[in-house]
Amino acid sequence: MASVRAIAAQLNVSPATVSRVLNNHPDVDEATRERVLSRINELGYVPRIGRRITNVIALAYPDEPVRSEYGAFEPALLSGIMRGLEEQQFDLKLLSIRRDKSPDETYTQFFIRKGIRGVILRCFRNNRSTICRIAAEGFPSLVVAAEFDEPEVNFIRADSYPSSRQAVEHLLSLGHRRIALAMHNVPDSDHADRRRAYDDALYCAGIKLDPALVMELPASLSSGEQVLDTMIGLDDPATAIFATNPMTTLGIMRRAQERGIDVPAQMSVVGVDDSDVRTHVWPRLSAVTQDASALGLEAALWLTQAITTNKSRAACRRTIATSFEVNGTTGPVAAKSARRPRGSAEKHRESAS
Amino acid sequence: MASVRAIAAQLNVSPATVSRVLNNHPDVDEATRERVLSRINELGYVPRIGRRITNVIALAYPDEPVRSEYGAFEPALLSGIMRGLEEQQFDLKLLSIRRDKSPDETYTQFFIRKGIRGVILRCFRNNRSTICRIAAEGFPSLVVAAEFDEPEVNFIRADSYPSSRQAVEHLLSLGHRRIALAMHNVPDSDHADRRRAYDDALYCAGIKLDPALVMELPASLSSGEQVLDTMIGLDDPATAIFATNPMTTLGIMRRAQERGIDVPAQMSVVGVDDSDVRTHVWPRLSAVTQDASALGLEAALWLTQAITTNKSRAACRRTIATSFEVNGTTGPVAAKSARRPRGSAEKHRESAS
DNA sequence: TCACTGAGTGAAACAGTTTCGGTTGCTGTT
DNA sequence: AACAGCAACCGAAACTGTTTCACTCAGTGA
Repeated sequence: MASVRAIAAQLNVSPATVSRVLNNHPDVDEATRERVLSRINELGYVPRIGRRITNVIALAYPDEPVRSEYGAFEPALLSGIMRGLEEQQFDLKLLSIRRDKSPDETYTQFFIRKGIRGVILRCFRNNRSTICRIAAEGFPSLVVAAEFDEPEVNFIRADSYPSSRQAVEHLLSLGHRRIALAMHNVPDSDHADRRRAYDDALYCAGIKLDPALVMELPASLSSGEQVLDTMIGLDDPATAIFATNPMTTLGIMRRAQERGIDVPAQMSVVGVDDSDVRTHVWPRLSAVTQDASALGLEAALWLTQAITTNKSRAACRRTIATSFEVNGTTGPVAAKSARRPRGSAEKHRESAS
Repeated sequence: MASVRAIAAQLNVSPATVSRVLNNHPDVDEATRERVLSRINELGYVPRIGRRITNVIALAYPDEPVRSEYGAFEPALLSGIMRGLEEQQFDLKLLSIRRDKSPDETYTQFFIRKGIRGVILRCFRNNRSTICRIAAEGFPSLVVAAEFDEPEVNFIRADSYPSSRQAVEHLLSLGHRRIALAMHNVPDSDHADRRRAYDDALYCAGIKLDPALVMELPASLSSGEQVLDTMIGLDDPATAIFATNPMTTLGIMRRAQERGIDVPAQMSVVGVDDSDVRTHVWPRLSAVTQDASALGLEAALWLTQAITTNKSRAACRRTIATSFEVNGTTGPVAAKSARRPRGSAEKHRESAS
């Protein structure tokens, strides 16, 4: 309902001035700009092309543009979003807030200027405050793959607690008692879930938590190598490792092969997988898997629904399930650590000759 | 220059009718639609919002939407495109042609309806004809990571011939004479390059090409496994494999570890990598690497340039270089194939105990 | 005092889309 | 045959956002 002309009439300015505010043109008085902006927020302006309202949402990267460090998570997420948008007749834009947003415009202003009606936000290390500000402004938004305590922030994420606990209990059922935990060193709800699952599973099994078995490191291949080296080198070494992110897991596997440590005969490994990385190595990784595509699909559906029905008041705090997949990197704990150090590897060797 | 009203005036119809044609509304006579369309093509209409011309391009997936099967290639490409667009003040939309385009509209019509001024096209298996049609219609477009003979198709790709040849020559210099080639089974310029490099390198080394050493398969993990099994099983087995896509290479590595075949002591492997997969396995893959991000950057720069300067007549047939990176999967050929079948593996085992 | 300059603004022109109503021609009913 | 009804097609007008141009007005320098 709120058009540029309607707002202009209410404030006794011309439509041209309102348009200038919307597009962040420099030559408009600061007081006038403030008046227009606050009125726009009140009335809930939506951008239009001609007489038609635009049906475009954006996937916005608050800090950096599209990242590739997490492997195939981003493509899977995008694919899901596209699938969700298809039925809703919405288009998708890609935005990088830090790069395109001028510092003296509000987030709402920025999004309206880009002609979008809602935004899916990707949450990374240092931009939680940005996300909170966007949510506080009231622009339709939804954070994907992160959790927030602030009630005004909408989010959808995969809850990995049940699967993570299942993973640790799987290791316990195989006889493992020295289970290491390799965590990402950022306070992130996903990783907090996995930590909690680890603690709870050990507690219920009556095993006292050994701080020496828990490491917090960046998500990287070299972190994984460091984890393996450390856990093997303990006086009472770990017999299994639960790594809470894909890169660290791959690092552990790589290092194990480099050092000739047989997985799973000498060391069981459970990872977390966003995509299909678990099937790219041998043995295939036993892993907690989250379906990034489903995450994107649900996000797109909720956001378009919220926009069209104008019920953005109903906060989104959804979680979707992850699953635990048993593959080749977990096995029973060796009866005695030094008894048959190269047993299963010999079998492989023979079958190859 | 060409506005809806201008076109309408030339054809003695109303602006409303032209708009209806542009937006593919059903209730417009077929003859009228044809007349409007042809005139639009002649005059080179560009979509506008209000009085401003839109600065949006799209990354369009002709067939399927964003794919994740090639690992981190897509995110890297997107990241490069975003970087290129940043300086040019263009926005990026993501489109899926097969899903969003109505069958009875032309490609130009579809793109105009989506409000974009140019399109970067991703080329997959069965859509080369689609791409040719788009190019023939004259809409500003650029294909990324593929090659076309048709002079009207603009493309930018990584030329992997020099690096591929370097890779094969590297194997030759290590003493390998039985070098297998595992190819993608689609006629694709990238893979044609690699085939040519293989042929030429062998020819220059005076080695006769053995058809038994060349396999054409889909790009998948299981193809890689099949390749390794076949090449090991030959009467005169291969001592090295050059695999022309990432997935097949990973499959080879996985199978080698599964069968206990030591890489590179018993088998050297050279792969092709779009992203960072080569560093995710142990040993790190010796590989021909192409920089997808640079590809995206250059594509975005060329397309925006072509749009703004209106010099889309200057065809784009650019190639950027790839490089060959020697890592851990290539080594000298064993003096005798059966002499020390597990030598280097034993070393690893000892260092781990 | 006067000319000039620059910030700020609005009227008008111009861009595209939709709504509403009218024309036209075909079809079914009486 | 006549008429009501309906669907296809299309244009005028209304409405959306943006830019251009001209104007005001305050401040400044000669």
